[in-house]
Amino acid sequence: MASIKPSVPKGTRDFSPAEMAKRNYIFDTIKSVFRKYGYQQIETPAMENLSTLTGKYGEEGDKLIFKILNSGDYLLKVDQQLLLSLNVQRVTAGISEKALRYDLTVPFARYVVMHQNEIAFPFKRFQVQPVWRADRPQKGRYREFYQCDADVVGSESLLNEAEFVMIYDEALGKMGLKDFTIKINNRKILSGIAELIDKSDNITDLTVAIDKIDKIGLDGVSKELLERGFSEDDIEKIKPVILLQGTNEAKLASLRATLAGSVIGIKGCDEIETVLNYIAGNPLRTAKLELDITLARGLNYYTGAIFEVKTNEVQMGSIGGGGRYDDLTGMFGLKGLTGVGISFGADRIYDVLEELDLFPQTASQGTKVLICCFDADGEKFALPLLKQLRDSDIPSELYPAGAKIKKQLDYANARQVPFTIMIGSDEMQSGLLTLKDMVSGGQEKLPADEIVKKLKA
RNA sequence: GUAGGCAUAGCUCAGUUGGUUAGAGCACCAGAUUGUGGUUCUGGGGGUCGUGGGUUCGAGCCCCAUUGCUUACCCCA
Repeated sequence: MASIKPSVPKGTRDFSPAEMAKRNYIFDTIKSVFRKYGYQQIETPAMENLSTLTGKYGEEGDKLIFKILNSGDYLLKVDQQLLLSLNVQRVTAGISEKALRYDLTVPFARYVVMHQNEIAFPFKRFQVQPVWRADRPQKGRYREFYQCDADVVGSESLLNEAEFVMIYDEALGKMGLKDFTIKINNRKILSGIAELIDKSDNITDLTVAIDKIDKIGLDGVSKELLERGFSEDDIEKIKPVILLQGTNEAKLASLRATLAGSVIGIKGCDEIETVLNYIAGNPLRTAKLELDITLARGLNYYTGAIFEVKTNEVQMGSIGGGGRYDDLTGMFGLKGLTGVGISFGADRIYDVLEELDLFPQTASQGTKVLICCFDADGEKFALPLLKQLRDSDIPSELYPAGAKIKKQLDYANARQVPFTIMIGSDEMQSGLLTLKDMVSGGQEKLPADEIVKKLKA
């Protein structure tokens, strides 16, 4: 059989032991903070019904969903005319009814609706699982990556928003990030701005354009708005809002003045202020909290708060995001249930921590001692000792007999095992075993009990 | 979807205007060392130069195509 050159699909990666240790450090840190704030973990299947996912992420998003082909002779079940039509969308619906999850929020909404009778609201859940996107990979962008989501459904309180800011602050600070910004905005403010220029029905174009202010500047945004049917007059009206400067309080005051004529706009200001007040009572440790009204994000289901987290220490896209959606479960038939949530992008956080060299030297959580013996007799002699070590919760291994000592010690070094125990004829005769410190190179002869005691310390 | 860059040993990469048998470091295996590694020395295995075509007396190098990877745009974690 011809051998195939081994490879993994574009944008996916293997994780070796050293990487897993670091990844688990990130996951464990985030999970511990989630738990501390009262969130409970759930998991949902890697695949969902395609119909559950389509239409939730906009036109672009739908294209990025990985579809799973039906099983069996699925082509026979499809109308031949349809196949010949070459209409991708309709043919897809005929040959695929499952897809890999694209994010954790939509599956969660489905979960809430399906389990509504067993859930105690407000329901605070967290979820740490991979998601898949058929995107073009590039720096910090993968086709399989983990999201760490925390959401609350069934609570309108803005305390939730404030707690999410605290969770970001605490979790990212715990991982050693020193300089990062939590940007916050409110969809109602954006609605107010649209109202101001009587373009409420075109809020998507407006938000998409002003979201780019950092990248393409005011001129670029103006140009894009003109192309999308906004007038010079409109742009003049909203210009002061887009170009807001100063402290969060100053921005808020200015917004209130500009949006005075918009009920919804003022509501957005009120909400932001409430969140800021909650935070003021519990000052953040590390994060900067910045009201940024250019923050719009693509997701069109946000209705209140919008979050995005960026590190200022390295060049990297956002490492977290989230917001409030008043009616996410509505599309699954459960109306009027509000939700707010955030997400950590674990893979990007990994890249950031790696670049900043912030991973702790997790004192080799691996094997602590390797027993090396010179022959089969030594191996037999070592077995009770191995059991004794493991009964004392000392991670230990016995190198199978037959290999040269050099090879066994090489193995210990490669695995970064800090201690070895040598067992040869001398040791078996005297009962004094040779314990070797692989870092210092020193060794001493001790009875088994002493060794266990010493390694346990 | 749009545009650029790269492809040579398991890994990271050299390879001169196109010229004889394609190199280095790391890793691996063996020996120096019959009971001692992480430093040293010696030797060894490893290659369809991504694939296919073309130009040429001659191609790792030039041209065309193709595949894969990668970076940026769009969008996103």
